[in-house]
Amino acid sequence: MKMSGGVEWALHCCVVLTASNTPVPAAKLAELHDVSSSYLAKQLQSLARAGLIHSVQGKSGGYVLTRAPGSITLLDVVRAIDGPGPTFVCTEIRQRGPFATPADACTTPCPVARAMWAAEDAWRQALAAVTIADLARDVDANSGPEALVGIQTWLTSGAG
Amino acid sequence: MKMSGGVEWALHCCVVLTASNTPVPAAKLAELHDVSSSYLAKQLQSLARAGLIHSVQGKSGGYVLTRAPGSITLLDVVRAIDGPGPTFVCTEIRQRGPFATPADACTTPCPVARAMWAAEDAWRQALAAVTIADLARDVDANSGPEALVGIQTWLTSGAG
DNA sequence: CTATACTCGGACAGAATGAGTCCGAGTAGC
DNA sequence: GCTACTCGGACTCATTCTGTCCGAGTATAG
Repeated sequence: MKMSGGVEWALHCCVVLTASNTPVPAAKLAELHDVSSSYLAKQLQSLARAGLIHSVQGKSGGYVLTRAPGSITLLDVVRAIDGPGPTFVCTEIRQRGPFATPADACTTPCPVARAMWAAEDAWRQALAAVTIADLARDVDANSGPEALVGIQTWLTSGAG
Repeated sequence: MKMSGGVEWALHCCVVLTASNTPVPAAKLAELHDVSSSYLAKQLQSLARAGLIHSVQGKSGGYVLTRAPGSITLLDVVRAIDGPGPTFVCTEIRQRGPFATPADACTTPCPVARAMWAAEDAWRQALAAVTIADLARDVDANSGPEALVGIQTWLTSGAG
């Protein structure tokens, strides 16, 4: 089980978008991270479809965060990119084979699925406890506050 | 992100193996669950490689649990089938592009990766808190104690 | 008002991983 | 010593993920 690499890109993009009030084109985000701009566009589209970022078309268009960074959780981003479905899917094995449990006895989920889903809930809860604002603060603390302002000026300027 | 379906099969097989002291062939486990015996064999091989079950060859061979069901956790099974690596992989995006963080400044992991891995740890911790014995107990409570003993007699008898 | 240049958006191939199958090596029993 | 049954690894196919492309739409500049 491997998570889509696009999640990492999307998270970094959200952190960067924190530093800009004006729309940022996908091409600029791609160049900043040195990744394929075509593929990054796909991830940004997923974020836009999930309502996390808003797309502005036209000459000076791009992407902007729709909400405050403090109200966007990592779970929101992961669900947008990686899909909302559960990682563990129960195929109701207990209802198959010679010792199949009758369907009307399956009012509660399979114990195996219950345990797996409980673990997933713990994972989602941990993701929901961290916001993009938290990440931006940590990046500030690690790279120094001058990093994000430097990126901000580079984003708004026409340099490339 | 979708977990390998083999995890579900492996967990159910471990629960079933709880009910038998003698080796159970892969073909029998496959018939009991009505799944492909060839593919189930692959999952059982993974469990054997991880040391969770022991394979006995020969005419009356099969698989047996190596440890007590109470000392085999769901995390053990998931790691055996789905691989031990982290689901989120950090490609060190921060060290790329025009604003790359210098490598000697990257003593601590990227804040993004830290948050994602913390969530994974919560997930693993929840998985490690549940054992195969717990699952077997729950199955007993759900399907009634007669179910597992019925399966036990079916496994040991030559029926098929 | 028109033309333009720049943006996003969805439709289109290639690569990697997982699902499923098969046959050969080895061992316990007769 | 032979047979029959078991596991083990090598092989093929499907699905998903990765990566790329071109067309639709819009704010800007003239």
